[in-house]
Amino acid sequence: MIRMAPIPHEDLKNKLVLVAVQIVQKEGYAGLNVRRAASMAGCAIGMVYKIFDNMDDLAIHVNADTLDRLNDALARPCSSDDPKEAVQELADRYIIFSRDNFNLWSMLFEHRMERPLPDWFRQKIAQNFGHVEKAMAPLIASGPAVSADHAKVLWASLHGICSLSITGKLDTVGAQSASTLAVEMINNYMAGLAIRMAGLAARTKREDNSNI
Amino acid sequence: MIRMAPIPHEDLKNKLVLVAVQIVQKEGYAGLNVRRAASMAGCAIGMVYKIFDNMDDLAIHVNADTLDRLNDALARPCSSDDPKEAVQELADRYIIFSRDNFNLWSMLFEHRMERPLPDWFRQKIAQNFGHVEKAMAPLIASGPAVSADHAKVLWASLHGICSLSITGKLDTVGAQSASTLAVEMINNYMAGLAIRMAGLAARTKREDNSNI
DNA sequence: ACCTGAACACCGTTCAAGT
DNA sequence: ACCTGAACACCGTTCAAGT
Repeated sequence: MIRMAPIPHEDLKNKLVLVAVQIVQKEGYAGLNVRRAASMAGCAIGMVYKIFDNMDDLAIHVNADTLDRLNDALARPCSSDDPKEAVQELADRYIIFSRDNFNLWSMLFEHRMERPLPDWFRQKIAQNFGHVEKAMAPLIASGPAVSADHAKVLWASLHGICSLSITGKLDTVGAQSASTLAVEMINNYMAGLAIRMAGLAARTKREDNSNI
Repeated sequence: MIRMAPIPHEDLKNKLVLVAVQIVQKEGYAGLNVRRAASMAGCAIGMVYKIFDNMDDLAIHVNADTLDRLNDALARPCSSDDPKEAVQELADRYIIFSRDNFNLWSMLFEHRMERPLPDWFRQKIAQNFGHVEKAMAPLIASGPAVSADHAKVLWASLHGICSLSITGKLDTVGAQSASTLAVEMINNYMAGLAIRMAGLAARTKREDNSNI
């Protein structure tokens, strides 16, 4: 008796997000509209507006689902403890995810979100960044705050490479050029970071007047 | 006599692109529609479809105009010949441009382009990358082909940082965090690149068994 | 021949009318 | 009280009707 049957609204909400995800997966964000989602979920149009503020709200929930599934892909333990290799592995998973879920992944960035992103959504983003931070932590002597910044730089850079590459806005052809460019980015970034961390450790070696 | 008066269609085309740019600049891509553009340009709706294939075609021309103006900003000579400083300066200009032209810059990426981008548009993208390639050329011993790859990596990374930062998808607050993160990215990338180029120059120094 | 804009087939959103 | 879906105000695009 204690527990009531699940609130029907909650069920319908899940169903609506599910069908919306299916629509976007198959036809992209442009294929998503209220009439179709409602009909596929077996409810009236007005019902969608009882459950979500508007289409934008539904879109955010689709994006949240995508972030959850991306997070699942990144959460699996890496095969190496070495920061560079671990980051490389996470980057590979990200690229594979973006390729296998192109329409859903694109929607994360196509969709201009209304004024500030809800907190629960920002937390999902942070959760994804967390995996990169964790992988980099051993490399960073200065503590997790600095590690978070490097994770942001790396992850944002990876996103940029993936985004321009996959939408054909780099001159690159072929499908795995994103991967090649990402390897180059991570190699150089991590190498440069290691050098600069080492330089920081040996505090006042000399004034750096070389041009590197 | 030799030269005819400009074809009226060409004038109207320019006018339509101009008003479309103004609309996007003020209200974003979502504010752009045929009825408004036609009325602001003083022509009938049908005329827009005589000149452009469809809204997408008009949108591409707005994006082309944005790329031209970005190119103007990057074309100014850099104050330093040093590759790292020159790239840094170009990155600053890019970030400033994206901030000053937020709606137009966003549209470059919001707008999902139809099947493959027209060649004349791809060339405008390449033109922008060209400035970064040129700035990096002195650093790269292996010739312009390799330099182009590094330019792509750097520029795509910069775009990613800018994009996520400006849309609030990094946790960063404040307006100049994009700049801070970009400086970090470029510093580490260029440092790592310099090391690896040096290692390449001294060909077979020793097998690299350190973990950098 | 060329331009016009009413008309069509959509879309997001609302809210009177049903139950 | 709760759900429905016709109705409203848009949108991109077309094409018969005007000039």
